[in-house]
Amino acid sequence: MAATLSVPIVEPKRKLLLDAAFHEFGERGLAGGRLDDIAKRANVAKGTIYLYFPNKEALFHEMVRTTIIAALEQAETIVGHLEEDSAETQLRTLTIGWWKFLRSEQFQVVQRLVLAELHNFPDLMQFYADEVIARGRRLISTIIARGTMRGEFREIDADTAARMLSALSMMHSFWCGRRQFFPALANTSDDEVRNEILDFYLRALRPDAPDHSPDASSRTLP
Amino acid sequence: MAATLSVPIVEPKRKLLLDAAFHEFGERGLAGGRLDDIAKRANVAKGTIYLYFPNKEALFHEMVRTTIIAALEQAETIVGHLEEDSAETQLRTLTIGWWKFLRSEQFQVVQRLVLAELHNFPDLMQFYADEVIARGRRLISTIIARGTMRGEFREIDADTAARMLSALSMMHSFWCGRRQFFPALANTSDDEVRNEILDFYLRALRPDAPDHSPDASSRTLP
DNA sequence: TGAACTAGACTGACTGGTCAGTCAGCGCCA
DNA sequence: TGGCGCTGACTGACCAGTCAGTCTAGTTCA
Repeated sequence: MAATLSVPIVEPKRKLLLDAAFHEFGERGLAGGRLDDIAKRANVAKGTIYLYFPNKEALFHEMVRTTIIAALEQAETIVGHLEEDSAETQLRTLTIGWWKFLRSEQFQVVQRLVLAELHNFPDLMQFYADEVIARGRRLISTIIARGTMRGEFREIDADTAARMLSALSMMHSFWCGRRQFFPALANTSDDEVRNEILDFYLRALRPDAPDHSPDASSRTLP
Repeated sequence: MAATLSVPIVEPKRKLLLDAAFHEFGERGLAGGRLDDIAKRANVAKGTIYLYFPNKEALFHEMVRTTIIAALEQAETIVGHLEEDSAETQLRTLTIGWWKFLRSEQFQVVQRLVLAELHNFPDLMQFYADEVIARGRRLISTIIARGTMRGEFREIDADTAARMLSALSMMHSFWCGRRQFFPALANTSDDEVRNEILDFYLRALRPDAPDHSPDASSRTLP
Protein backbone atom coordinates (compact mmCIF):
# COMPACT_ATOMS: atom_id res chain seq x y z
CA MET A 1 0.00 0.00 0.00
CA ALA A 2 2.64 2.47 1.06
CA ALA A 3 4.82 1.14 -1.71
CA THR A 4 3.09 3.27 -4.33
CA LEU A 5 3.20 6.62 -2.56
CA SER A 6 6.12 7.38 -0.29
CA VAL A 7 4.47 10.39 1.39
CA PRO A 8 5.00 10.19 5.15
CA ILE A 9 1.71 8.85 6.45
CA VAL A 10 2.90 9.68 9.95
CA GLU A 11 2.45 13.42 10.36
CA PRO A 12 -1.37 13.41 10.50
CA LYS A 13 -1.04 11.84 13.95
CA ARG A 14 1.07 14.74 15.12
CA LYS A 15 -1.62 17.14 13.94
CA LEU A 16 -4.23 14.97 15.60
CA LEU A 17 -2.38 15.23 18.90
CA LEU A 18 -1.94 18.98 18.59
CA ASP A 19 -5.62 19.29 17.89
CA ALA A 20 -6.55 17.21 20.91
CA ALA A 21 -4.10 19.24 23.00
CA PHE A 22 -5.73 22.44 21.76
CA HIS A 23 -9.08 21.36 23.08
CA GLU A 24 -7.82 19.85 26.31
CA PHE A 25 -5.50 22.71 27.28
CA GLY A 26 -8.04 25.21 25.99
CA GLU A 27 -10.59 23.86 28.42
CA ARG A 28 -8.42 23.08 31.42
CA GLY A 29 -5.19 25.02 30.99
CA LEU A 30 -1.70 23.63 31.10
CA ALA A 31 -1.71 22.42 34.70
CA GLY A 32 -5.27 21.08 34.54
CA GLY A 33 -4.99 19.33 31.20
CA ARG A 34 -4.28 15.59 31.43
CA LEU A 35 -2.21 13.67 28.95
CA ASP A 36 -4.47 10.67 29.44
CA ASP A 37 -7.35 12.77 28.25
CA ILE A 38 -5.45 14.17 25.32
CA ALA A 39 -4.61 10.62 24.30
CA LYS A 40 -8.25 9.65 24.68
CA ARG A 41 -9.37 12.62 22.57
CA ALA A 42 -6.90 11.61 19.87
CA ASN A 43 -7.88 7.93 20.09
CA VAL A 44 -4.34 7.03 20.88
CA ALA A 45 -2.46 5.51 23.80
CA LYS A 46 -0.66 7.84 26.14
CA GLY A 47 2.67 6.45 25.15
CA THR A 48 2.12 7.60 21.59
CA ILE A 49 2.26 11.21 22.69
CA TYR A 50 5.86 10.64 23.72
CA LEU A 51 6.75 9.45 20.26
CA TYR A 52 5.97 12.93 18.97
CA PHE A 53 6.72 15.24 21.88
CA PRO A 54 9.36 14.98 24.58
CA ASN A 55 7.01 16.03 27.37
CA LYS A 56 3.81 17.80 28.32
CA GLU A 57 5.29 21.29 28.24
CA ALA A 58 6.70 20.78 24.77
CA LEU A 59 3.31 19.63 23.52
CA PHE A 60 1.72 22.70 25.05
CA HIS A 61 4.40 24.95 23.64
CA GLU A 62 4.04 23.63 20.14
CA MET A 63 0.27 23.66 20.32
CA VAL A 64 0.24 27.37 21.21
CA ARG A 65 2.77 28.16 18.53
CA THR A 66 1.02 26.32 15.75
CA THR A 67 -2.35 27.68 16.81
CA ILE A 68 -1.11 31.25 16.70
CA ILE A 69 0.44 30.66 13.32
CA ALA A 70 -2.66 28.98 11.94
CA ALA A 71 -4.88 31.75 13.29
CA LEU A 72 -2.62 34.41 11.80
CA GLU A 73 -2.63 32.75 8.42
CA GLN A 74 -6.38 32.64 8.50
CA ALA A 75 -6.43 36.30 9.54
CA GLU A 76 -4.17 37.26 6.71
CA THR A 77 -6.49 35.84 4.09
CA ILE A 78 -9.40 37.65 5.70
CA VAL A 79 -7.65 41.00 5.89
CA GLY A 80 -6.65 40.79 2.26
CA HIS A 81 -4.77 43.35 0.28
CA LEU A 82 -5.54 46.90 1.24
CA GLU A 83 -6.37 48.72 -1.96
CA GLU A 84 -5.86 52.40 -2.36
CA ASP A 85 -9.08 53.39 -0.68
CA SER A 86 -9.45 56.21 1.78
CA ALA A 87 -7.65 55.62 5.05
CA GLU A 88 -10.97 55.33 6.81
CA THR A 89 -12.14 52.63 4.46
CA GLN A 90 -8.85 50.81 4.82
CA LEU A 91 -9.14 51.01 8.57
CA ARG A 92 -12.66 49.69 8.45
CA THR A 93 -11.67 46.82 6.20
CA LEU A 94 -8.70 45.93 8.36
CA THR A 95 -10.72 46.13 11.55
CA ILE A 96 -13.46 43.94 10.17
CA GLY A 97 -10.93 41.26 9.29
CA TRP A 98 -8.99 41.64 12.48
CA TRP A 99 -12.14 41.49 14.56
CA LYS A 100 -13.17 38.27 12.86
CA PHE A 101 -9.78 36.91 13.80
CA LEU A 102 -10.10 38.05 17.40
CA ARG A 103 -13.49 36.41 17.69
CA SER A 104 -12.42 33.08 16.20
CA GLU A 105 -12.37 30.09 18.50
CA GLN A 106 -8.68 29.61 17.86
CA PHE A 107 -7.79 33.08 18.98
CA GLN A 108 -10.14 32.99 21.95
CA VAL A 109 -8.40 29.92 23.30
CA VAL A 110 -4.95 31.28 22.61
CA GLN A 111 -5.83 34.52 24.31
CA ARG A 112 -7.03 32.78 27.44
CA LEU A 113 -3.88 30.66 27.56
CA VAL A 114 -1.70 33.68 26.93
CA LEU A 115 -3.30 35.58 29.74
CA ALA A 116 -3.29 32.60 32.02
CA GLU A 117 -0.14 30.66 31.46
CA LEU A 118 2.36 32.42 29.30
CA HIS A 119 4.24 34.15 32.07
CA ASN A 120 5.89 30.77 32.54
CA PHE A 121 6.85 30.69 28.87
CA PRO A 122 8.58 33.98 28.15
CA ASP A 123 9.54 32.92 24.66
CA LEU A 124 5.94 32.11 23.76
CA MET A 125 4.81 35.36 25.34
CA GLN A 126 7.34 37.23 23.25
CA PHE A 127 6.24 35.34 20.16
CA TYR A 128 2.65 36.29 20.85
CA ALA A 129 3.54 39.91 21.61
CA ASP A 130 5.55 40.20 18.39
CA GLU A 131 3.41 38.18 16.04
CA VAL A 132 -0.07 39.04 17.21
CA ILE A 133 0.00 42.31 19.08
CA ALA A 134 2.86 44.13 17.37
CA ARG A 135 2.01 42.80 13.92
CA GLY A 136 -1.59 43.90 14.21
CA ARG A 137 -0.57 47.28 15.47
CA ARG A 138 1.91 47.79 12.69
CA LEU A 139 -0.76 47.26 10.06
CA ILE A 140 -3.02 49.74 11.79
CA SER A 141 -0.34 52.30 12.36
CA THR A 142 0.68 52.31 8.70
CA ILE A 143 -2.84 53.15 7.67
CA ILE A 144 -3.15 55.84 10.30
CA ALA A 145 0.13 57.47 9.35
CA ARG A 146 -1.08 57.60 5.77
CA GLY A 147 -4.43 59.02 6.85
CA THR A 148 -2.75 61.69 8.90
CA MET A 149 -0.47 62.65 6.04
CA ARG A 150 -3.44 62.99 3.74
CA GLY A 151 -5.27 65.15 6.25
CA GLU A 152 -8.00 62.55 6.67
CA PHE A 153 -7.05 62.07 10.30
CA ARG A 154 -5.80 64.58 12.81
CA GLU A 155 -2.16 64.84 13.84
CA ILE A 156 -1.55 61.94 16.20
CA ASP A 157 1.27 59.56 16.89
CA ALA A 158 0.38 56.63 14.68
CA ASP A 159 1.72 54.02 17.08
CA THR A 160 -0.24 55.41 19.98
CA ALA A 161 -3.36 55.57 17.89
CA ALA A 162 -2.85 51.99 16.72
CA ARG A 163 -2.48 50.91 20.31
CA MET A 164 -5.82 52.50 21.14
CA LEU A 165 -7.66 50.60 18.43
CA SER A 166 -5.88 47.45 19.46
CA ALA A 167 -6.92 47.93 23.08
CA LEU A 168 -10.53 48.61 22.21
CA SER A 169 -10.74 45.57 19.96
CA MET A 170 -8.96 43.09 22.18
CA MET A 171 -10.79 43.99 25.35
CA HIS A 172 -14.15 43.93 23.65
CA SER A 173 -13.34 40.65 22.00
CA PHE A 174 -12.62 39.21 25.42
CA TRP A 175 -15.86 40.56 26.84
CA CYS A 176 -17.81 39.26 23.88
CA GLY A 177 -16.37 35.85 24.63
CA ARG A 178 -17.99 35.98 28.07
CA ARG A 179 -21.26 37.63 27.24
CA GLN A 180 -23.08 35.73 30.00
CA PHE A 181 -21.29 37.84 32.57
CA PHE A 182 -21.66 41.19 30.87
CA PRO A 183 -25.31 42.13 30.46
CA ALA A 184 -24.23 45.26 28.59
CA LEU A 185 -23.16 43.08 25.68
CA ALA A 186 -25.80 40.40 25.96
CA ASN A 187 -28.08 42.07 23.43
CA THR A 188 -25.39 43.36 21.12
CA SER A 189 -24.07 41.20 18.32
CA ASP A 190 -20.40 40.86 17.54
CA ASP A 191 -20.80 42.97 14.44
CA GLU A 192 -22.61 45.68 16.32
CA VAL A 193 -19.87 45.82 18.91
CA ARG A 194 -17.26 46.05 16.20
CA ASN A 195 -19.13 48.92 14.57
CA GLU A 196 -19.45 50.72 17.89
CA ILE A 197 -15.71 50.45 18.33
CA LEU A 198 -14.99 51.66 14.84
CA ASP A 199 -17.36 54.59 14.99
CA PHE A 200 -16.07 55.63 18.37
CA TYR A 201 -12.49 55.24 17.27
CA LEU A 202 -12.86 57.17 14.04
CA ARG A 203 -14.37 60.06 16.00
CA ALA A 204 -11.17 60.33 17.96
CA LEU A 205 -9.16 60.54 14.76
CA ARG A 206 -11.18 63.29 13.14
CA PRO A 207 -9.18 66.32 12.21
CA ASP A 208 -9.62 69.41 14.36
CA ALA A 209 -12.53 71.55 13.45
CA PRO A 210 -11.00 74.55 11.75
CA ASP A 211 -12.17 77.09 14.38
CA HIS A 212 -13.27 76.31 17.93
CA SER A 213 -9.64 76.27 19.09
CA PRO A 214 -8.27 78.81 21.61
CA ASP A 215 -6.05 80.62 19.14
CA ALA A 216 -8.05 81.63 16.15
CA SER A 217 -4.93 82.78 14.35
CA SER A 218 -4.97 80.11 11.71
CA ARG A 219 -8.39 80.40 10.23
CA THR A 220 -8.89 78.42 7.10
CA LEU A 221 -12.62 78.55 6.82
CA PRO A 222 -14.17 78.63 3.39
CA MET B 1 -7.84 35.27 77.98
CA ALA B 2 -11.03 35.51 76.03
CA ALA B 3 -12.67 36.54 79.31
CA THR B 4 -11.03 39.96 79.36
CA LEU B 5 -11.51 40.95 75.77
CA SER B 6 -14.09 39.10 73.81
CA VAL B 7 -12.69 40.15 70.48
CA PRO B 8 -11.82 37.01 68.56
CA ILE B 9 -8.03 36.86 68.56
CA VAL B 10 -8.34 34.25 65.88
CA GLU B 11 -9.08 36.31 62.82
CA PRO B 12 -5.55 37.70 62.29
CA LYS B 13 -4.43 34.21 61.37
CA ARG B 14 -7.18 33.98 58.82
CA LYS B 15 -5.99 37.21 57.27
CA LEU B 16 -2.43 35.93 57.38
CA LEU B 17 -3.47 32.85 55.44
CA LEU B 18 -5.43 34.86 52.89
CA ASP B 19 -2.42 37.07 52.42
CA ALA B 20 -0.11 34.10 51.91
CA ALA B 21 -2.64 32.60 49.51
CA PHE B 22 -2.75 35.89 47.59
CA HIS B 23 0.96 35.73 46.94
CA GLU B 24 1.12 32.01 46.26
CA PHE B 25 -1.89 31.84 43.94
CA GLY B 26 -0.90 35.15 42.42
CA GLU B 27 2.43 33.69 41.40
CA ARG B 28 1.45 30.16 40.48
CA GLY B 29 -2.28 30.17 39.89
CA LEU B 30 -4.85 27.90 41.51
CA ALA B 31 -3.57 24.59 40.14
CA GLY B 32 0.09 25.48 40.59
CA GLY B 33 -0.16 26.96 44.07
CA ARG B 34 0.76 24.54 46.86
CA LEU B 35 -0.85 24.51 50.27
CA ASP B 36 2.48 23.51 51.78
CA ASP B 37 3.96 26.70 50.43
CA ILE B 38 1.05 28.82 51.59
CA ALA B 39 1.52 27.36 55.06
CA LYS B 40 5.24 28.10 54.88
CA ARG B 41 4.60 31.68 53.77
CA ALA B 42 2.22 32.14 56.68
CA ASN B 43 4.61 30.45 59.14
CA VAL B 44 1.99 27.92 59.96
CA ALA B 45 1.54 24.17 59.60
CA LYS B 46 -0.49 22.92 56.69
CA GLY B 47 -3.13 21.52 59.00
CA THR B 48 -3.85 25.00 60.29
CA ILE B 49 -5.21 26.01 56.91
CA TYR B 50 -7.94 23.43 57.36
CA LEU B 51 -8.99 25.00 60.63
CA TYR B 52 -9.98 28.10 58.67
CA PHE B 53 -10.95 26.85 55.23
CA PRO B 54 -12.62 23.61 54.22
CA ASN B 55 -10.35 23.08 51.20
CA LYS B 56 -8.03 24.64 48.69
CA GLU B 57 -10.75 25.91 46.40
CA ALA B 58 -12.54 27.64 49.24
CA LEU B 59 -9.32 29.35 50.26
CA PHE B 60 -8.80 30.49 46.69
CA HIS B 61 -12.38 31.61 46.38
CA GLU B 62 -12.29 33.68 49.55
CA MET B 63 -8.89 35.10 48.70
CA VAL B 64 -10.16 36.41 45.36
CA ARG B 65 -13.29 37.79 46.97
CA THR B 66 -11.55 39.59 49.78
CA THR B 67 -8.86 40.90 47.45
CA ILE B 68 -11.42 42.37 45.09
CA ILE B 69 -13.26 43.94 47.99
CA ALA B 70 -10.09 45.34 49.53
CA ALA B 71 -8.93 46.70 46.19
CA LEU B 72 -12.31 48.30 45.59
CA GLU B 73 -12.33 49.94 49.01
CA GLN B 74 -8.91 51.33 48.32
CA ALA B 75 -10.08 52.52 44.91
CA GLU B 76 -13.06 54.23 46.44
CA THR B 77 -10.91 56.35 48.73
CA ILE B 78 -8.72 57.30 45.79
CA VAL B 79 -11.57 58.21 43.51
CA GLY B 80 -13.09 60.38 46.20
CA HIS B 81 -16.23 62.43 45.95
CA LEU B 82 -16.74 63.97 42.57
CA GLU B 83 -17.34 67.66 43.14
CA GLU B 84 -19.35 69.72 40.77
CA ASP B 85 -16.53 70.26 38.33
CA SER B 86 -16.86 70.12 34.58
CA ALA B 87 -17.61 66.66 33.28
CA GLU B 88 -14.18 66.54 31.71
CA THR B 89 -12.48 67.30 35.00
CA GLN B 90 -14.63 64.73 36.75
CA LEU B 91 -13.73 62.18 34.13
CA ARG B 92 -10.06 62.99 34.50
CA THR B 93 -10.23 62.72 38.27
CA LEU B 94 -12.10 59.45 38.11
CA THR B 95 -9.77 58.00 35.53
CA ILE B 96 -6.69 58.95 37.50
CA GLY B 97 -8.05 57.15 40.54
CA TRP B 98 -9.32 54.19 38.60
CA TRP B 99 -6.04 53.87 36.77
CA LYS B 100 -4.14 53.83 40.06
CA PHE B 101 -6.45 51.03 41.13
CA LEU B 102 -5.92 49.10 37.91
CA ARG B 103 -2.16 49.39 38.29
CA SER B 104 -2.08 48.32 41.92
CA GLU B 105 -0.47 44.98 42.71
CA GLN B 106 -3.72 43.71 44.18
CA PHE B 107 -5.67 44.37 41.02
CA GLN B 108 -2.93 43.07 38.75
CA VAL B 109 -3.00 39.75 40.53
CA VAL B 110 -6.76 39.57 40.59
CA GLN B 111 -6.92 40.41 36.92
CA ARG B 112 -4.52 37.64 36.02
CA LEU B 113 -6.47 35.15 38.10
CA VAL B 114 -9.76 36.34 36.66
CA LEU B 115 -8.53 35.94 33.13
CA ALA B 116 -6.88 32.65 33.86
CA GLU B 117 -9.00 30.73 36.31
CA LEU B 118 -12.38 32.23 36.85
CA HIS B 119 -14.17 30.34 34.15
CA ASN B 120 -14.20 27.50 36.68
CA PHE B 121 -15.79 29.77 39.27
CA PRO B 122 -18.79 31.36 37.60
CA ASP B 123 -19.94 32.99 40.81
CA LEU B 124 -16.58 34.69 41.30
CA MET B 125 -16.57 35.73 37.67
CA GLN B 126 -19.99 37.22 38.11
CA PHE B 127 -18.88 38.96 41.28
CA TYR B 128 -15.92 40.44 39.44
CA ALA B 129 -18.01 41.45 36.45
CA ASP B 130 -20.58 43.13 38.66
CA GLU B 131 -18.34 44.69 41.27
CA VAL B 132 -15.34 45.69 39.23
CA ILE B 133 -16.33 46.04 35.61
CA ALA B 134 -19.95 47.10 35.88
CA ARG B 135 -19.36 49.30 38.92
CA GLY B 136 -16.52 51.13 37.25
CA ARG B 137 -18.54 51.59 34.13
CA ARG B 138 -21.51 52.92 36.02
CA LEU B 139 -19.41 55.65 37.60
CA ILE B 140 -18.04 56.64 34.22
CA SER B 141 -21.36 56.49 32.46
CA THR B 142 -22.99 58.79 35.02
CA ILE B 143 -20.39 61.44 34.37
CA ILE B 144 -20.68 61.05 30.63
CA ALA B 145 -24.45 61.31 30.66
CA ARG B 146 -24.12 64.53 32.64
CA GLY B 147 -21.48 65.83 30.24
CA THR B 148 -23.66 65.06 27.27
CA MET B 149 -26.64 66.76 28.84
CA ARG B 150 -24.58 69.86 29.49
CA GLY B 151 -23.33 69.90 25.93
CA GLU B 152 -19.77 69.30 27.04
CA PHE B 153 -19.71 65.96 25.25
CA ARG B 154 -21.35 64.94 22.03
CA GLU B 155 -24.49 62.85 21.87
CA ILE B 156 -23.41 59.33 22.63
CA ASP B 157 -24.83 56.37 24.48
CA ALA B 158 -23.29 56.80 27.92
CA ASP B 159 -22.95 53.08 28.58
CA THR B 160 -21.21 52.46 25.29
CA ALA B 161 -18.88 55.36 25.92
CA ALA B 162 -18.13 54.10 29.41
CA ARG B 163 -17.32 50.70 27.99
CA MET B 164 -14.82 52.29 25.63
CA LEU B 165 -12.93 54.04 28.41
CA SER B 166 -13.05 50.87 30.43
CA ALA B 167 -11.61 48.86 27.55
CA LEU B 168 -8.83 51.34 26.91
CA SER B 169 -7.84 51.47 30.55
CA MET B 170 -8.00 47.77 31.33
CA MET B 171 -6.13 46.64 28.27
CA HIS B 172 -3.42 49.22 28.75
CA SER B 173 -3.14 48.38 32.39
CA PHE B 174 -2.55 44.78 31.42
CA TRP B 175 0.08 45.73 28.87
CA CYS B 176 1.78 48.02 31.36
CA GLY B 177 2.02 45.07 33.71
CA ARG B 178 4.09 43.22 31.06
CA ARG B 179 6.17 46.05 29.74
CA GLN B 180 9.10 43.71 29.02
CA PHE B 181 7.15 42.21 26.15
CA PHE B 182 5.81 45.42 24.69
CA PRO B 183 8.61 47.70 23.55
CA ALA B 184 6.03 50.34 22.63
CA LEU B 185 5.37 50.89 26.33
CA ALA B 186 8.87 50.33 27.62
CA ASN B 187 9.73 54.01 27.56
CA THR B 188 6.36 55.33 28.59
CA SER B 189 5.50 55.71 32.26
CA ASP B 190 2.21 54.64 33.72
CA ASP B 191 1.11 58.23 34.06
CA GLU B 192 1.99 59.02 30.50
CA VAL B 193 0.01 56.06 29.27
CA ARG B 194 -2.95 57.14 31.35
CA ASN B 195 -2.76 60.64 29.89
CA GLU B 196 -2.55 59.29 26.37
CA ILE B 197 -5.69 57.29 27.02
CA LEU B 198 -7.52 60.24 28.51
CA ASP B 199 -6.55 62.65 25.77
CA PHE B 200 -7.48 60.19 23.09
CA TYR B 201 -10.72 59.35 24.78
CA LEU B 202 -11.81 62.92 25.34
CA ARG B 203 -11.26 63.62 21.67
CA ALA B 204 -13.82 61.02 20.81
CA LEU B 205 -16.33 62.68 23.11
CA ARG B 206 -15.94 66.20 21.74
CA PRO B 207 -19.12 67.73 20.49
CA ASP B 208 -19.48 68.16 16.77
CA ALA B 209 -17.89 71.30 15.50
CA PRO B 210 -20.73 73.83 15.15
CA ASP B 211 -20.23 74.28 11.44
CA HIS B 212 -18.56 71.63 9.33
CA SER B 213 -21.80 69.70 9.76
CA PRO B 214 -24.56 69.72 7.15
CA ASP B 215 -26.82 72.14 9.03
CA ALA B 216 -24.92 75.20 10.23
CA SER B 217 -28.03 76.60 11.84
CA SER B 218 -26.91 76.67 15.47
CA ARG B 219 -23.83 78.84 15.68
CA THR B 220 -22.74 79.73 19.17
CA LEU B 221 -19.27 81.09 18.52
CA PRO B 222 -18.01 84.11 20.41
C1' DT C 1 2.73 -18.69 -3.02
C1' DG C 2 3.36 -18.37 1.49
C1' DA C 3 6.27 -19.08 5.62
C1' DA C 4 9.58 -16.80 8.33
C1' DC C 5 11.51 -12.78 9.67
C1' DT C 6 12.00 -7.69 10.66
C1' DA C 7 11.04 -2.84 11.68
C1' DG C 8 8.97 0.30 14.09
C1' DA C 9 4.52 2.38 15.27
C1' DC C 10 1.69 1.91 18.90
C1' DT C 11 -0.08 0.20 23.43
C1' DG C 12 -1.28 0.43 28.35
C1' DA C 13 0.04 -1.35 32.84
C1' DC C 14 3.26 0.29 35.83
C1' DT C 15 6.45 3.48 38.63
C1' DG C 16 7.73 7.25 41.23
C1' DG C 17 6.90 11.70 42.66
C1' DT C 18 3.76 15.16 44.16
C1' DC C 19 0.36 17.15 46.87
C1' DA C 20 -4.49 17.79 48.96
C1' DG C 21 -6.39 16.47 52.86
C1' DT C 22 -6.24 13.80 57.70
C1' DC C 23 -5.51 12.92 62.43
C1' DA C 24 -3.06 11.53 66.59
C1' DG C 25 -0.71 14.02 69.64
C1' DC C 26 1.80 18.10 71.72
C1' DG C 27 2.19 22.16 74.56
C1' DC C 28 0.31 26.20 76.42
C1' DC C 29 -2.94 28.67 79.13
C1' DA C 30 -6.84 29.31 82.25
C1' DT D 1 -6.10 19.34 84.47
C1' DG D 2 -8.87 19.89 80.57
C1' DG D 3 -9.24 21.66 76.22
C1' DC D 4 -7.98 24.47 72.46
C1' DG D 5 -4.99 25.93 68.86
C1' DC D 6 -1.83 24.09 66.39
C1' DT D 7 1.48 20.71 64.39
C1' DG D 8 3.57 17.79 60.83
C1' DA D 9 4.08 13.00 59.62
C1' DC D 10 1.17 10.26 57.11
C1' DT D 11 -2.26 8.50 53.47
C1' DG D 12 -4.17 7.91 49.22
C1' DA D 13 -5.37 9.77 44.83
C1' DC D 14 -3.64 11.41 40.86
C1' DC D 15 -0.81 11.84 36.95
C1' DA D 16 3.57 12.59 34.05
C1' DG D 17 6.57 9.77 32.13
C1' DT D 18 8.46 4.72 31.07
C1' DC D 19 9.10 0.47 28.82
C1' DA D 20 8.28 -4.38 27.84
C1' DG D 21 5.44 -6.20 24.78
C1' DT D 22 1.95 -6.44 20.66
C1' DC D 23 0.41 -5.75 16.18
C1' DT D 24 0.77 -4.65 11.35
C1' DA D 25 2.83 -4.15 7.12
C1' DG D 26 6.69 -4.81 4.46
C1' DT D 27 10.61 -7.95 2.87
C1' DT D 28 13.14 -11.99 2.03
C1' DC D 29 13.69 -16.50 0.60
C1' DA D 30 12.49 -21.39 -0.44
